[in-house]
Amino acid sequence: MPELPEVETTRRGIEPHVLGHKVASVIVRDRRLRWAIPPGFETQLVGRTITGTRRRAKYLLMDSDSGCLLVHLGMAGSLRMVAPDEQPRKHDHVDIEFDNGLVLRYHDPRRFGSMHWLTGSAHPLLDHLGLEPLLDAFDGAYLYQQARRRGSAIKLFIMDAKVVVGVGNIYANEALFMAGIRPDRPANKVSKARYEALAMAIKDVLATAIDVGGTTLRDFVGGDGKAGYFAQSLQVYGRGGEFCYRCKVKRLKEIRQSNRASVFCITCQR
DNA sequence: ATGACAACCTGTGGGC
DNA sequence: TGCCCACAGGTTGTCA
Repeated sequence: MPELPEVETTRRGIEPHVLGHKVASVIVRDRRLRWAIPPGFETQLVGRTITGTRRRAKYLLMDSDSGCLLVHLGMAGSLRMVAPDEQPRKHDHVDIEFDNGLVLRYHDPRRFGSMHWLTGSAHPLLDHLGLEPLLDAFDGAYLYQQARRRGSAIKLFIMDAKVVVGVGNIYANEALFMAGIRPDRPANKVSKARYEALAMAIKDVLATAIDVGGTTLRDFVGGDGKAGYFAQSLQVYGRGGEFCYRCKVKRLKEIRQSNRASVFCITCQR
């Protein structure tokens, strides 16, 4: 489920319930995530007090007085606060109970996600990550410069985490539509001006999705944890074969790039 | 360095 | 109804 907006929404949703609270107990029901949760994990967490939460790319970080919890939701994971008496369901792999009685519950059917306890705040997974798209440093000039020797398709280029983080399949499709660029155009054959438009489109679509997610996921306690950004009206994603909202003449074309669906309008995107 | 692709999993929905 | 297949919001690692 999670792209960057949902991870950010999740972070904002859980922060008020964990900040300043101490971990009372940890239950791991299934250690087999993307990387197996090591045996000492529970012991390391218990007694720690959460001092802050952060997001880097699609990673959620919870800092404590000593060490840091690093969480990734993979393709289908979710994290929400539940009451202590709520019965765990299938794929509820980890519970972290706090001294306020609330439980942070990790759910991940496909187990593509991960959880690591960091002694400091560094981890190899966080090295080599590209720019955060919402920072000012991420702009058209940066993209243009990065694209110089990239002959691959622009969609794959903007989904490359070494270039810019957090642009998943949905938002890559949407941003390219907004910027009027075909997803299969070689990255090094796009002008600087069009990269300016693309950088703005990426910021726009992500920021808008965070806003929408924020309103839908207001209450994490007892909430259902569903993705809020479904409320957002998608222009192309999932609309292959349907009429383009912009020109209203052509039907959207759907192709596959690296085995991921790409949808675009052959008239509006060049 | 770049790029193509398999791999890690389960659930769901469409076609027959 | 049931079965089989394609596909799903991500990322890493391997190999050419």
